[in-house]
Amino acid sequence: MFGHIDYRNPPELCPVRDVMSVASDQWSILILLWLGYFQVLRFNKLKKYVYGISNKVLSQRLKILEADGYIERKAYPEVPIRVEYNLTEFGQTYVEKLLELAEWMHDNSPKVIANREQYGLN
Amino acid sequence: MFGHIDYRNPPELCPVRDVMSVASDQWSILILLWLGYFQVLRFNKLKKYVYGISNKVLSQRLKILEADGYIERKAYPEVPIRVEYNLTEFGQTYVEKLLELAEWMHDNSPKVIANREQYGLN
DNA sequence: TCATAAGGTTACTTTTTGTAACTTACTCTT
DNA sequence: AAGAGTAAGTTACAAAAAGTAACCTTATGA
Repeated sequence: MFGHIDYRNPPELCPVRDVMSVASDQWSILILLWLGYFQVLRFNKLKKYVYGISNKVLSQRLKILEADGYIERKAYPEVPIRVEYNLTEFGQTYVEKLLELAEWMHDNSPKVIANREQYGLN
Repeated sequence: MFGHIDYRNPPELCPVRDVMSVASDQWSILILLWLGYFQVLRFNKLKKYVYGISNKVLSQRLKILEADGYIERKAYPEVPIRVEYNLTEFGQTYVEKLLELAEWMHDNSPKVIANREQYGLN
């Protein structure tokens, strides 16, 4: 692992860092987690669950996540158009990892918040 | 988990999202992983391993990570000053999670890169 | 004829990052 | 005695990313 992340390589030459910077992006994580929970979601539903994201960033992240192979986009030529997003099989395996992370966050965020407040007192 | 991340709460009212946005930040992850690997690192060594990070962002991230309780900062009043950073016990538990994530990235980044290239062809 | 709907895009503003020079305080070299 | 070097940052300014809100398309139903 650490042999592989050669610290002397500029970031753009380290594929692990490159891939990680997309997959560990705050909005991407939330998008993937909600897709993991619902299986299929349309653009506006996603926007609703990934609370606070803008159209612009949602649309941009969905494109990257599709390009990287985590999700699939299906457009139905109805009117108004219907577009559905879902995880790929590959995306599923990643979401399993993310769920562990999210669970850790869920269990430990009170502690972090407490730390943060105590630190503020100094 | 998903009941807890109430999608109707503005981001600043969801502690899990708040904590996660610090802990899953690209630079923070790299800092924590290298501290996990070396136990103790000084500012300039960290800067060397977390290749590409600027003084400004490194210093800012270290402060947040310290405030959140992941790392500890020890300053020795020598000349020139010596400052050492290390994980707290709490930070260690998080780094274990991060290592799993990093391992997944290491194993799967070739696939993502391949996906990305294929997508470019369409 | 006009409002509505889904899934975006666009122009513009604000926030976050990156860059590179500067600071501090003491020691070592010349 | 003047000047250089050192670690750990800080600061001012420029560039990139994100947020905001209005707009687009195409057809259907009122």
